[in-house]
Amino acid sequence: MTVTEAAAERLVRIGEVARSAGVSVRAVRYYEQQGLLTAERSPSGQRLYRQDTVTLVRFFQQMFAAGLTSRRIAELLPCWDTGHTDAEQRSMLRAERDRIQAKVDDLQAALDRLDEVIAVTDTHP
Amino acid sequence: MTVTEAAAERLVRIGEVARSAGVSVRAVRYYEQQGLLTAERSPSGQRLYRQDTVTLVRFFQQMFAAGLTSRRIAELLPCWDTGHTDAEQRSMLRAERDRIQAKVDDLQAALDRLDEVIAVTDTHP
DNA sequence: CTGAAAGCTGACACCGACGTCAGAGGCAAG
DNA sequence: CTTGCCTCTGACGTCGGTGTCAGCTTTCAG
Repeated sequence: MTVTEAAAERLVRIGEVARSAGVSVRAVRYYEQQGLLTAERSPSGQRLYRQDTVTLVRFFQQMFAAGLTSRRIAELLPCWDTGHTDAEQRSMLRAERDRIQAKVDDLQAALDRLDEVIAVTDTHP
Repeated sequence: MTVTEAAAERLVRIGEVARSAGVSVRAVRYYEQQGLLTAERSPSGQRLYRQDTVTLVRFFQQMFAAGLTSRRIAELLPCWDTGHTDAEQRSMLRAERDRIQAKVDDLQAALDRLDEVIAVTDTHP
């Protein structure tokens, strides 16, 4: 086994990526269309992904859950890939962070209100 | 001033409700359409709301922000109005509560990841 | 009286992350 | 060869809270 062969990543098809990451095949294609993923192609045209794509997809899901759009994620991807950021990216990062924090506070407030009601409705059957 | 007159609420039109609650007129009409609000009508057909409608609308906004749909809110409204709940409503309340709590946890995790990146990109300009 | 501002109904547009269907090709097993 | 599963492209559908436009009536201030 040569160094080159050892370094060669085992490539996986879209179905395996989707299953491993817990999303649909459609979703993975969508991410590629939005510029979040790149894939090699087999001679017949099938997408071939690196294994760590699964981690990336899980990360996307987390960011989606936090309310980031695919556009924003695409704009911030270089921060992860290269670890380098310009002023605009740093400001976007902070903006998203603040937005999420505000959302957490809103949700917590809503949670408190629901808990009040639950407490009342439990003592007043 | 009779007791009846004192008890008669001052009714406000949709524009004032919207402004006071910080939403659009369109939104208020939508809430009514979804069964979240009821309004009297003036002889000419204009909607007339009670003053506490403003509080109610703000509450709707908070629930929307927490991810409840107008349908769910409508189903749970009696819990607020009457303070009485049946088993189904109590289970819905708990389900929503748990869903929001999970969402808070997700957001917090996303927040932590963003903060990591921010920390890195600040020390590595 | 008159014009601006506000209200009414009804209906179509929008966003964003997918679901879903159609029609066609690829690939290993029996 | 066939069967069955996977993959491809392309395109339209979905949901939910609102924006928005059209066309008409009501209200209010000057």
